[in-house]
Amino acid sequence: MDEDIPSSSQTLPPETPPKSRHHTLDLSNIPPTLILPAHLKPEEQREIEKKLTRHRVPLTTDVSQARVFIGKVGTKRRAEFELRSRKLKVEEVVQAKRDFSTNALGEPPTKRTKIGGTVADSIAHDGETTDDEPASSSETEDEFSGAKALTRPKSPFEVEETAPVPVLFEHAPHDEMVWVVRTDWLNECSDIDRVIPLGKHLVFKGRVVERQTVTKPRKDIKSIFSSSISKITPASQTNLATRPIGRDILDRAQSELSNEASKPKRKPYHTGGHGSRRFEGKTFASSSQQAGNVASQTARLLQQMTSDYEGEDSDIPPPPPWVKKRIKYSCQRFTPASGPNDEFIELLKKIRTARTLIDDQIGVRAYSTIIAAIAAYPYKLTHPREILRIPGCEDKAATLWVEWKNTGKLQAVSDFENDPAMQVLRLFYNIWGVGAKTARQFYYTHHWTELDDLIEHAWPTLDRVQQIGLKYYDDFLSPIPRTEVEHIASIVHQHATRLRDPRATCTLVGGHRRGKSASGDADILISHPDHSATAHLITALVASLEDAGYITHTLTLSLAGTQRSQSVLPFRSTKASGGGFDSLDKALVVWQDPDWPTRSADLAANPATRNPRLHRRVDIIVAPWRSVGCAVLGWSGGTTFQRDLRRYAKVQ
DNA sequence: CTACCAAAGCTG
DNA sequence: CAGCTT
DNA sequence: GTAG
Repeated sequence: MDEDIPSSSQTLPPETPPKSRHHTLDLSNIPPTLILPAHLKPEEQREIEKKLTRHRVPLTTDVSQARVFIGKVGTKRRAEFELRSRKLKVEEVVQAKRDFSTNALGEPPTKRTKIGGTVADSIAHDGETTDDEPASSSETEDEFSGAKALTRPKSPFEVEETAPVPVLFEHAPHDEMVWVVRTDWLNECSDIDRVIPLGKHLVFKGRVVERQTVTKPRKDIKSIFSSSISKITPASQTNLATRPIGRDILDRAQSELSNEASKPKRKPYHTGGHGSRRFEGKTFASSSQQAGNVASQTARLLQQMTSDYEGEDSDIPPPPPWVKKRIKYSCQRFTPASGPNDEFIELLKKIRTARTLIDDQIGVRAYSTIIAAIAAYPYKLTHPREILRIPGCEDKAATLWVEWKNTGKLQAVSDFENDPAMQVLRLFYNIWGVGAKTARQFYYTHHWTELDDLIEHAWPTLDRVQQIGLKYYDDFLSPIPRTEVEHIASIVHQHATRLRDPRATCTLVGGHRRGKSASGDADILISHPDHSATAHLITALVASLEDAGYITHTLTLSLAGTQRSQSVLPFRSTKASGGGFDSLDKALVVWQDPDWPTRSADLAANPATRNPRLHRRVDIIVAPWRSVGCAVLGWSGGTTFQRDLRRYAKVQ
């Protein structure tokens, strides 16, 4: 799915004067229409969207509103499947003859009531609707029910103006109907610029028996998965994990993920403006200025507060030296593990996540800078001016802080957390191996909203690590207590000494080194004074821990260090300074302690007892002796720290 | 107003 | 090889 | 969103 769609005016034939666009075939009165992406190449899907938009078809992506489904659908069975997979229960309605006939031009077009009014209105306000993802659910929530309430004996969704108009989507007053139509129909209509009967292009017509309205509770995921996802590291295995789900789903899902892969190149840093147009006006998106909202109020307040204190800064603490010197690289300053402004920072991080999910990379960067800067500020903030003089922070940061200080929350964060679409995106984004892009794809092009949907429909299309990430979704999300991390580290250490000798060292890095009491994964750094002892140690370690039953899966294995250090030392002074961090061997693995307190008793009672211990994400890093210090730093600092260190090194 | 941007593994 | 993820 |  592309985030931005060209204006419909672009698609007009060159010879057509702008005004006459109203003379092109107007299908604005057909029911809300949804494109079925299955079997459509990205270009094709775009093409269809364009056409539909040009003919002013009320597009929707919301299954609960869609009545017409258009796509490359070969058979009735397929059509039913598409509907069923969208949680739509339907019963087929056999075609009456008149559906194929044309209307007898009874009343003059002008007298015709637009069905429901609201349906047409929903797009009428905007002749230039360019939304790729038309109307979000909240915008059109009630419109169609309004149309339903209108009880004209027979209320076909008539097409106005054009002479004998085929009755396209006829339905009895009280039934909710859906139609599945082949794209050919649209193409033919579009070609001759006239409405033609659906005829053979109507693949399926049905009455809605039940629509899913509330999201059902999630089943126990683990019980659904088949037992085997390959444990082997990806490099050594060519095919995917076994597929537990039936092949009827398989063939569909198979065809669906090929969507975005081969689409036209996007601009390097971000698409279009900041983020997708889909989120224009949302407070958690960029440049959302609604008059009278909290943000602008606090903006004024900020003005006031800062100017009030003009000239005297007696009650704000003296800036730390790095603030004075306007040092902009986080690596040049001391950043404590937990600072006095963490609460505020957590909120900023949420905004940053929101920006990630809406594909606003610039926003992500900007907030990362702000977060890093404030995290390094050693005092509890008391005045907006303090923020203003921190390098990397400006009006926006100060405004947010004032809002937070005054209200105890941030509107942008609340909106983000309450936004239903965002909730779905976050759900998917939390799967290890699924990034923002894929999360959006799951939701916006396939309309999956729960993990169950992925299990049922997407499973075969997920890559190996995503399958693992999904399988252990809950486990990976639960924080690892410090004691457990230490225990894991001690075992890794033990294996390291066994494989080499007792001089092997083990250091906790990452979140735990930074003093957190629990964190998402365990980062363990292994080293050894003998340089030759560290080479290939990672492979041996992983194998050993696998044998011992601790490592259940290897997500990735990176041998960058071993490879590099075998050759020349990366000591090209100035320019090569970028290397260093990543040139260490590392293994990202799934860890499960094979033992638990009542194990023998449990197994005696029931030999099939499952290991109750949670699966943990563990990163094992092997560093050659001379770079342990650097490695500790590298893995303990935040992302911005690392990035800044690279930039800093480049400049010096 | 424009530039900002880590490096490397995995998948298709 | 491009795109995505960590 | 911020810096230049």
